[in-house]
Amino acid sequence: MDTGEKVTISPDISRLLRRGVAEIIVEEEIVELLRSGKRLRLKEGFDPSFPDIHLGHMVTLKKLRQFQELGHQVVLIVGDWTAQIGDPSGVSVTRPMLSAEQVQANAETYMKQFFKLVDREKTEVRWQSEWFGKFTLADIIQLTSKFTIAQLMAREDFATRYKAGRPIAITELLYPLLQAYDSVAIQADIEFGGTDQKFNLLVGRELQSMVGQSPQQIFLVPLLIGTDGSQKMSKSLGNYIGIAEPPSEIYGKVMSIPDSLILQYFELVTEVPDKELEEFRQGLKDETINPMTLKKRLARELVTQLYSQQATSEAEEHFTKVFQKREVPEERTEVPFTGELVLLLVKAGLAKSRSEARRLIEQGAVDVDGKRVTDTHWKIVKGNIIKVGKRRFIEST
RNA sequence: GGAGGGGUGCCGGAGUGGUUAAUCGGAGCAGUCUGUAAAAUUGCCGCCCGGAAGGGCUUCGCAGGUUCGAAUCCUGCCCCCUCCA
Repeated sequence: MDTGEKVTISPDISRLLRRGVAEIIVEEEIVELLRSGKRLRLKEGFDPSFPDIHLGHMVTLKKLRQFQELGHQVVLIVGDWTAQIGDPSGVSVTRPMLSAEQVQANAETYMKQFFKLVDREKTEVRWQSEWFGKFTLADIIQLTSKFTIAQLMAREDFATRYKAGRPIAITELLYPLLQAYDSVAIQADIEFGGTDQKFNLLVGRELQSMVGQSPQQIFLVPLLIGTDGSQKMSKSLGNYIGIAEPPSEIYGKVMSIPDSLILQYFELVTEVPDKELEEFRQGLKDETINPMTLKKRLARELVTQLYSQQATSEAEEHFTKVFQKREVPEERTEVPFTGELVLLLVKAGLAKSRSEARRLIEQGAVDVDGKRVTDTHWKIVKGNIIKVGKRRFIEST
């Protein structure tokens, strides 16, 4: 789909190729491509097994957007085949096969979120099944014959597991090859990914030259650390901030990140200029800025990008009210009246069992109308507002 | 084809006849503190009953068995992994 729009050939290289970038292979070639006036095909793939996009993905998506603004074309690949293998992480080897409907539903969810940040008009969506659906054993043999075990074992993750005597499934070895073939199928000029994708993307480069295409350039972005402050952001670790989460949730989660991540987040997922970031850095260093005010700014930047100015002020107001002033929010979940407090907590899903509910009460985690209740036999009345922990509110109706 | 290792609670990983609902670490939840930060510290972390003391039930791949008593011993079955060929 060529819209006939012009491609900008003298972009602001430093913003594009420096900020939020971990590594570019090969940088000179990318610069050359950008200046050639060619509309570049930017490859980005995803597995429809995990449809939710979080801030970690946002780093790449923002990059794609920047390239689109210069007139380039994004090619989004739905990894409906690779999803069945699962990118080898060494943690989980086998994944349940998803039904076609499930894949379809996940892909839709993903795209809905994807196009919050990436321009739909300049995006071409392709499904792996377009080419892998037709693959025969002969094709697979041909593809696999191009690589050796040694080449694949060069991947750090494989090498480590092999040395440790831990299992590596053959399908896992196949994963990079399939991903590489995608690049061939769509004739990618540049493929984007996190630094952990380096190996896979390099295989794509390799395969493309083997079949006579010009090898794709590789654009690696840093991995964003999750809200726990130690591991990369991922859904399975539960340390993520999803871009489809409600504004107040995003705002709150940002406020809970460790101070050490503030600058990194600003750099990778906001547009706040470098110059200002330098001031933040300095301010944090000589303690002339309260980290909390920076986090508030960060939270605002993010919610505004993902929602709106209005949503941002509402989220901030909610935060101030509930967490800083410790007041009861306007909105709370209404739960049918039950009499017993313990039962209500279970019914409302705030405790998995009556035992757990009792424990919460005994530990002083439960307030009724602003007063702490430690009696596990407490009877509530209609209209009571119950608070559990710092942030969960329900109303008995 | 051969040799060996292993399946324990969300994860890792102890435990080889009773004192084990099961050491320990991580994750998680909650309290204090606070900036919903970090650090620190305390409690909880199978289900149910009880105000409490305590009690009951169900757990260590599955199914049987031995025993007063089993995660631990025996038998059969299922599953996983590594190495050699």
